[in-house]
Amino acid sequence: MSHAPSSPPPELQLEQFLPYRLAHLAERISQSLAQIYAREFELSIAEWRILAWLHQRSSLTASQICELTDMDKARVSRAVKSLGERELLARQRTHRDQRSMRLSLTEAGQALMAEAIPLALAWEGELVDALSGAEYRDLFRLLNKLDARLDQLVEA
Amino acid sequence: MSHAPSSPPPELQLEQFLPYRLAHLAERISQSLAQIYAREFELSIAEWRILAWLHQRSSLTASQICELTDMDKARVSRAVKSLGERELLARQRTHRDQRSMRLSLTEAGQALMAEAIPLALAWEGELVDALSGAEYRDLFRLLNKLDARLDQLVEA
DNA sequence: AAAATAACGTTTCTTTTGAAACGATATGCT
DNA sequence: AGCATATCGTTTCAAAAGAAACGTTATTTT
Repeated sequence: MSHAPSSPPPELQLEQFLPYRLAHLAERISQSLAQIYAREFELSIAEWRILAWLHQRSSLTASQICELTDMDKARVSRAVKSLGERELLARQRTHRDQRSMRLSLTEAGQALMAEAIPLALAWEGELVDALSGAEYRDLFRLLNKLDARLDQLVEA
Repeated sequence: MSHAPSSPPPELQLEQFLPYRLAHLAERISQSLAQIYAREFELSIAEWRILAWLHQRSSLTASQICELTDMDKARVSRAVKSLGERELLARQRTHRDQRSMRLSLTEAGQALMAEAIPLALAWEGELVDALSGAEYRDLFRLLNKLDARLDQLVEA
């Protein structure tokens, strides 16, 4: 705990501090979209993410969803339970491993996503209207780079 | 609720769905950084944000912090209380308005931030090492555009 | 000036979250 | 085979978060 004040106090501007800016923007976007999911379909963000991944991959276990979404297993378990009760997804014990559950969308789940996805994409469209096509691609490229860098930092 | 299935089912790929990508990346970054704050300084994210804004603006009320950070007033109130108990910030009733509190860093709060900020900036530096200077500026430009667009959408 | 309304920040109450304990199944070791 | 260890998903328990009610002070209306 050296308190040598020799070096000048460093400057921090939150507006230009990337972690803060990203967190803030992502939070605003999530909130806006969450409202739509909640109002139109009575889905939480966790539920929406699970349905979206199942729509894309057609069959996943709970632990795979945990990895894909970075949500912890309790949260996933609860969301899956709720979706199961609404019969939007089906669970079936795996043959090879009786511990895990194979999750997949039911007809109703498919139908709901067929309605929900266009809304989500339309909303995203309105948002990214702010960007040109090139900017949009750039943005993803930059996000990918940061993601990759984060992988490095975490494993290091 | 037209269920005319004339148009083909729209495609959604979460990896290329901006709200999801942003939320996911921001969450990973927040978590990494939160660990540092917690381990080194026993600060929550809410507490860190408040200290950082006070470092920058030197004096703010709780409701101003709510606006700046998009945190609700209960969360801010609790974080402020905790920081006050640790004597990292001081509260003083405003003269013009006896309801609000003028918050500012104490000496100890300044000292803590003098230690914390370099760590935060160093961590950010490691992260954005993934980007060139131009890419870094581009990223902020794009984030700014999205923020502005979001303002439009919200007020509309 | 009095009464009604609104704003600031705290507290209470309810819901959501994450960590750890758990039952059940699988795997690895001797 | 038998025992230890690890993994899957659920549940329990404790901490964190948000919504609404509150006390207090300002502002607006009549």
